[in-house]
Amino acid sequence: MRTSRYLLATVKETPSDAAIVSHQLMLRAGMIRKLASGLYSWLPTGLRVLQKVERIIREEMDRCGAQEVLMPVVQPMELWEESGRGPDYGPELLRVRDRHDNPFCLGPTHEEVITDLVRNEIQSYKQLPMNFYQIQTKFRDEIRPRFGVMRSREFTMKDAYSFHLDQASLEQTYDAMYQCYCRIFDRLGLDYRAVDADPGAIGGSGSQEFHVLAESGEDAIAFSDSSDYAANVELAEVVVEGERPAPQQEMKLVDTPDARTIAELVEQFDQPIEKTVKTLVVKASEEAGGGLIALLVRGDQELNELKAEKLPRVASPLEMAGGDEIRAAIGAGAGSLGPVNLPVPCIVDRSVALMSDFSAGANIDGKHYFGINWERDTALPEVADLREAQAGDPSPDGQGRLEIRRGIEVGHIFQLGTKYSEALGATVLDENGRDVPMTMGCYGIGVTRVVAAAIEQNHDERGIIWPEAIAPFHVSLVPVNLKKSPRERELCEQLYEQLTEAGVDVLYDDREKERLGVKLADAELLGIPHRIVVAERGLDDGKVEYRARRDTENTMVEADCILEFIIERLGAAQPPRR
RNA sequence: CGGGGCGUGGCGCAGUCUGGUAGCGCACCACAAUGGGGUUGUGGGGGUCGGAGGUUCGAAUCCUCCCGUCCCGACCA
Repeated sequence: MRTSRYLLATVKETPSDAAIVSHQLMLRAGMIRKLASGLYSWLPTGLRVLQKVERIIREEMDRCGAQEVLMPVVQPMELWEESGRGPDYGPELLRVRDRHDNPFCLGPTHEEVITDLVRNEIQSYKQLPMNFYQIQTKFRDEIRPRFGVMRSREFTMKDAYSFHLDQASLEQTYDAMYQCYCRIFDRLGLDYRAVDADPGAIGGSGSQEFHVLAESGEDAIAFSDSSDYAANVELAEVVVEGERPAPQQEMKLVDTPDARTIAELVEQFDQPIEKTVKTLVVKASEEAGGGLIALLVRGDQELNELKAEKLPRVASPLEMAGGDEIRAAIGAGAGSLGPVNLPVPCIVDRSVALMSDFSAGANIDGKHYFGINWERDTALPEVADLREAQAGDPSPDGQGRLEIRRGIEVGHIFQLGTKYSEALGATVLDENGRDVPMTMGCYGIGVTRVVAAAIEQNHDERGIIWPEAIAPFHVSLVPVNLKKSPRERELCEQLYEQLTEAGVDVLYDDREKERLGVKLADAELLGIPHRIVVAERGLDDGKVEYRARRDTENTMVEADCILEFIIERLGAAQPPRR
C-alpha cells in the first residue's frame, strides 16, 4: 500500500473523550472513528487488524473441526419467548418491530438461533457431536458503553455452539476448545491466562475465561508463576503454609483506650501488624439461627466478601452488623472485639488459625489482649478460607506462588448443558430410540475487544507496538526525500514490488510533501513491526536502514539482502501468504 | 438508572462569571524556502457557537426545557 493512496487518518492530538490508551491510539492511528456512543466505524488500518484476528480465529476453529455458519443479526422475539430469556435480558436487548408490527431484536448472542437451527437439522445421536461457529456482529444496548471498542454496543464476536449426546462428549469438545483458544491467543501473540470462572459449579471446569494481561484490565487475576493455575482474585483459594508456632508469651489484658483500629493498635503499642487480628461482625444466616457471627482475619489482610457469604453460617448477601447490634450482642464497641470470651459464634481465616502470640480486642471497651494463643487461651473455632488472595501466596495447585495482575476478558468457554435444548425442544433420538435433549457448550471470543486488548498490552509513548501476526502492515518503507532523490525512489519502488510479491504487507510512504519526521512518527504510531529507511547517504554504500519497532538503534543492511533479511525476521509464526 | 463534567470550523481548546455579533493551535488549500525526527514564511478556505423557546435594542454569553457526549457505581466478549 502506498500512503499517497491510502486513508492514513493519523492525528497528532489525543482526542479528549478517550480514557484508555487503546482507545486513544486507535483513534490517533486512524483505526476507528466514533459514529455515536458505542458505535464505531473501522477505517482501513483498523479493519486490516480486525481481519487478521478473524483469520487466525477461523483457521484454528476450522482446525478443531468446527463448522462456520452465519446467522442473522435480527432475530424474532418469538425465539426469546420460547427460551424464556426475553424478560431476563431487559433493556440491554434492543427490540425493534418490522412493518407488520412483528417484534424482533438485535442479537446480543445466538444461543436461540443456533438451537432453533439445530433442532430442525439434527435428529439422530449419530450426527453428534457437532460444533458450529460464526464471526458476527452483536448488539447489546449497554448501560454505559465506554473505552471505545473495548465495551461498545455493537461489536464483533466469534461465537461457537457445540451439541452433544451427553456430558462426556461435551467435555471432550470443551477441552478441545480450551486447547483451540490457547492456540489462538498464542498465535495472536498475546500474554493471557485461562481463568476458572466458576470453580464451584460442574467440577471446576464448567466455565473458563481467557484474559489478556494488561494494567488497564477490569478484573484482578491471581495466577501461579510456575503452572497454568489462574483464577479471579475474588475466587482464588488461599492455602496457607507452615505450622502454628508454639506460644512464647503469656496472655495479658492491656488498656488500649485510643486504639480502635488495627493501624492505631500497631502504632501505639508497637505490635507487628501480622500479629494482630481483625474481628468483623456480620449477620448470621437463617440456617444458623440468625443473630450475629464474627469473622476473623489477620490485621494486614482483607476479608473476601464473596467467600464469606458462601459459608453456610453467614447470611447471603453479606451484611455487616451495625454498631448498636454489636454492642447489644457482645457488650463492647467494634474497635475492641476479639476471639477471647466472645459471646457470638466465630469463624477464623486459615491464616489466623496459624497465628500465635497475637493481639486482638478483649470484648471490653478500651481493652485488648496481647499474647493470645489458640487452645491455651481460647478454643480454636471453625477455620475457613476467608481472605483475599495476595501476591506471594502459595498457588492452590501446589505449584509455585501467586502473582496478581489485571486482565481483560477476551474469551469465555462455557458448558451450557441442556438449558436451551430443553427450552426449545432440541432433541435427538438416542440408541434406544428415545428423545433426549442435546447437551450444549458455547465458546465466545470478543474479536473487536481482542484488538483493543492487544494495544493495551503492547504500546509505548510513541504508539502501538503490534504483535506481528495482527499488525496492519508488516513493514513500513520510508524514503528520506523522494522528491530530490531518484535513487531513493528507484530502490523503494523496487523493494515495494519485491516485498509485496513475497506476500509481505508493506506500507510504502511515498508522500512527497511530508518530511522524514512525520513519516517516521506515523509508522511508529501505527505500530508497524519492521521499518526500512532508504536514504541517499546509505545508498552510497549500497545500504538501507532497518529498525524493529522496539529497537532503539538502526541496523545497516545491504540493499541487496534486505528482502531476505525481512522475510527471515517475519518469523515462522506468520509465513508469507503465497 | 443514580452522581458529576462537557457541547464553540475536521481535531484540541480560549471566549460564557461581567451580553455588543467569534478567536488561537493543529489539520486543509496556494505559493515560496527548507529537506535525516512532527521545518518555516506569506496568502487563503471553512463555524446555524448541540437544539428549541424565552429575557433584551442586542445572546456563544442570562433563564427554561430538550438532546448529545464523557467520567464514577451494579452486567458483560
